[in-house]
Amino acid sequence: MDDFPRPIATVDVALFTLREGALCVLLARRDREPYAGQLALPGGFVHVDEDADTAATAARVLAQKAGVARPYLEQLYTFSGKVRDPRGWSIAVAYYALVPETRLGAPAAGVELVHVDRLPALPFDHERIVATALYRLRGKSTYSALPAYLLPDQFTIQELHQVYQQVIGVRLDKASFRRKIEDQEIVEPVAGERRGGAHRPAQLYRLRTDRKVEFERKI
Amino acid sequence: MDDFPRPIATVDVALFTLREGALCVLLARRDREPYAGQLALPGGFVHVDEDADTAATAARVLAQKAGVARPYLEQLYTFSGKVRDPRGWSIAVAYYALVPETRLGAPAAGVELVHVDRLPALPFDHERIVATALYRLRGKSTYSALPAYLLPDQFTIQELHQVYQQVIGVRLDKASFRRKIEDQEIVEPVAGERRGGAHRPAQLYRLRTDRKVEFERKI
DNA sequence: ATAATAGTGTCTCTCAGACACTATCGA
DNA sequence: TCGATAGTGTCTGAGAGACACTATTAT
Repeated sequence: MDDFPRPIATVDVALFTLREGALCVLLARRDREPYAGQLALPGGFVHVDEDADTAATAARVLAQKAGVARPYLEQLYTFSGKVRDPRGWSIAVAYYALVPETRLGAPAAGVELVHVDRLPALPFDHERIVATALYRLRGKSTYSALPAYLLPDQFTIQELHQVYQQVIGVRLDKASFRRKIEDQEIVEPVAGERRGGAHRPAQLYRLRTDRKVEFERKI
Repeated sequence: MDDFPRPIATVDVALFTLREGALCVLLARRDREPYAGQLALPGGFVHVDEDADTAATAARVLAQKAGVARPYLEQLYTFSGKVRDPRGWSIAVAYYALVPETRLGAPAAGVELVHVDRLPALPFDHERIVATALYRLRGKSTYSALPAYLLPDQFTIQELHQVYQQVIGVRLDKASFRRKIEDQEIVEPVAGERRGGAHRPAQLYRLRTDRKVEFERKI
């Protein structure tokens, strides 16, 4: 059997959530070298005896370092090379995760939610990872139901509308948005309405999990 | 420094080209265990002393095993886990590559181009890698200039039209296609025409490398 | 002239944006 | 009744598909 020196194998996760309507990323203070004490993306070594694959590593890291269970989790990109980690040639399989703030448990010690426009300097190539994740999230949000994973199970169309606008960063027409969401059949109404003031109550919806996340597209 | 047992780190590449107008993937007969003698995607271990990152590994593998220099190369997905490789827990960073057949050198021994609809059984999870690569290629072809990388530097609009249809698998209207390609400004005319029979000659074009590969999209 | 492919003009249909309209609530 | 937000109807403009049209070549 071939035996080449093996690179370090790690997994890093950019977890996004909405706090007060603003898109935030979760950072954790590192508890060991290198960069001990600095804020960074939660990450860790692949544990070959414990993790079935790198997605399992990502889920384990999120559960251990951020107390987050079963978020929307998707592989982002794999960053690699000789210089990105001072410990040596490394492969970092990056994931991004989406979760409603209500599903974030009590904030663990050393864990912070930081507005994506106010990121501090980050170690390794974590700034590049966050930038790549934001680019992917914003891109996919224009043709998928991804932003819905930033909301609780039940939400109104207007809340979904707000989230899309917040994530993509552009204003979207209310009526067009509703039509789009409805005829892509990505949500379905549930019993109940949201009453919130002196006005007509809003129908509650949830994601249809039996549907694909992506919208139809054509050339 | 932490020291966890490190997984195996490899790179696999699905290289596509057009042969007689049909989309083909390059397979190479494995020269060592496991699966020695079987056709598989070209791949290899990351050489930490030699490769700057996994993209360099992919380029090296393509050059060594398939004699292909400087193809369009893009990271596809990272496959990992305990069971995908009999040698143990592994991380395979998969890339896909596009190249015109004219840039494939003389076919090396043990290298074959196989029509994507007539794939043999492949070792590891290489069938899944090819399927993922095809899915990505077909998806991105609906909103990008990717298929142009399957053609030589200079091509006619009709040739490009054929390639898009071949890759996506649907008929596209000639006039609409021309309009789309022209107003996205992804190609530019070059001096010269293709004369090929008793009919009007066709203007030659090339990819505009100063432009993004992806088309504009909207929600 | 003819047949073949290159390339254009134009109609229609779909769909997103704009925006005014109606609906329904609490006070 | 009023003001607020929920939700709808309708116009318009952009763009893709359909398809007939013109352009240019070799024979």
